[in-house]
Amino acid sequence: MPELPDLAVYADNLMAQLKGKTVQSVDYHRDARLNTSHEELRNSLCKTSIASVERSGKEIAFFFSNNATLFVHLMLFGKFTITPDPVAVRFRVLTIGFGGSLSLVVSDPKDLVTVKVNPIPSSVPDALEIDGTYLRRKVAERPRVRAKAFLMDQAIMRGIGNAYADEILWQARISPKSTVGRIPDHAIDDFLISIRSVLTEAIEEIKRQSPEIISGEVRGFLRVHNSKRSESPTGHRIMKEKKGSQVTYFTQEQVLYI
Amino acid sequence: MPELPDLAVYADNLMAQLKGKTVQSVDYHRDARLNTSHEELRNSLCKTSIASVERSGKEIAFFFSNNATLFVHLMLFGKFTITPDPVAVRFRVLTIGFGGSLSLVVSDPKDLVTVKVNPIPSSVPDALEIDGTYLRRKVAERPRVRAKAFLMDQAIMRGIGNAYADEILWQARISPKSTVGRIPDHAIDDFLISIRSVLTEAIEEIKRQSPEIISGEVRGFLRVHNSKRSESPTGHRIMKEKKGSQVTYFTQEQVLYI
DNA sequence: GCCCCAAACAACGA
DNA sequence: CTCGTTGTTTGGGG
Repeated sequence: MPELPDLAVYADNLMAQLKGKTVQSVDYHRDARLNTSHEELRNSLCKTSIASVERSGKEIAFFFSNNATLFVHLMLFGKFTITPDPVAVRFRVLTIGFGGSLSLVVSDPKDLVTVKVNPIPSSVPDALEIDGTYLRRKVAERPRVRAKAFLMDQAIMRGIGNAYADEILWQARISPKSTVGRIPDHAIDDFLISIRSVLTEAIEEIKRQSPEIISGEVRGFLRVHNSKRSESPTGHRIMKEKKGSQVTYFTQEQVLYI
Repeated sequence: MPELPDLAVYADNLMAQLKGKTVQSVDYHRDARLNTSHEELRNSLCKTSIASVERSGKEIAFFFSNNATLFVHLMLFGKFTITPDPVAVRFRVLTIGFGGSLSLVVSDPKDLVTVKVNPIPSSVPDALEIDGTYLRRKVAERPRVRAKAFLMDQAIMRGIGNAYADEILWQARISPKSTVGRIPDHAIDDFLISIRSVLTEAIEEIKRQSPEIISGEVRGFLRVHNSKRSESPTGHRIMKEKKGSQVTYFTQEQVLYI
């Protein structure tokens, strides 16, 4: 499942391929997980064109020239495909046909993808938008939450999933089991810097390795959340812990604040 | 900390000593853990007399002739003292002076005692009031709760604490870790019978051993929740498990329903 | 091991 | 581990 950096690159690439294209057809292939009716979806996008594509949290947001918006959350297994032959795509959820016999298909073998037309914008900031004041306020509000759960809580900041939570916490040298309220002030600064640097550098790396990507993940460069690696870049053994189906990778370098 | 049987005997003995006595003074010695103001407390009990004293769950309920009620929960370390010299009692929380220079003092070194004036009566039945229909309904509502947690849940039935939960479960031959929804129907009957018999027999035993008791506990006769014993009355080794600060005593005789 | 509450944890469905 | 929800357990503070 793609996370924030992958999705950021998807957005850029979807925009590069689709900007200015006019919607000719809209087909929603199932009944559920759409915040409105099929008709409303179709009417909202009728004959308009794509103005821009952005990432917002873990969603891809399509902005249309008629001011309609379409937010797609890929969940665990969703995929984007741009193809002249949409019918060939298995597990279609949504097909948008454009002029020039090109279609954007959203597909998902597990049908977990969510699609929202003109949703109310979230009031929760994106992980790349937060500042130190906000971070400290949230830490003060939820002082007893573990650092990893804090990063992954989409009601605190949007976009960070399991893999990048581990990467950020390693970069900040904070143990995932730390209680956020116990992280000293100077380490909160590192925490914020790590959130930004890990995510923005990952975006650059994914662009470098996969300039056209609109589906799939690039994960080989991850420093600790990486089953291929046994040591962090600084030579510490990577430990792995499983809780339910969530795997956490971390090292002893990361300080446990309790 | 006293449990239901101790508290039942306290109530009888407090009533025996205080019934008919007229309140001359009311002093509340701290600010918190009272459901009303100091004034309201004082006004409610002004010049009235004690009509009866009862146990309700883990609280001692004083009923006054003006229809006022006063509920005291001793929590972990609370104590009642009847004395001509209340000032000599350490850690006083509440002092009620009666005619004849006699005072009832509620004290607590940890200040956890709660005091309620004219509280809304609880809708949860006392442990000695439930019947088979109620027990089966609650089991059906919360089938996955562990047997010990079920007995101790004051929202299911009121009055049972750590020690008597162990005693009842041993008497019923049900493991404390059983999931209540898995207890077969015939064993639910034993369960109910054990709740009643363990508690009522304990009340009789405490009365026998300590006819005047209004504070402290009588625990020597407990069959398994008893650090002095290594074997149950039927000769099975008593096992001890600690979870947080809660100690559970049980034996292999107790069937684990899962 | 008193109560309350927040948070953690588990399971499940979509 | 994606989100949401429900139910239960755990841990800290009073």
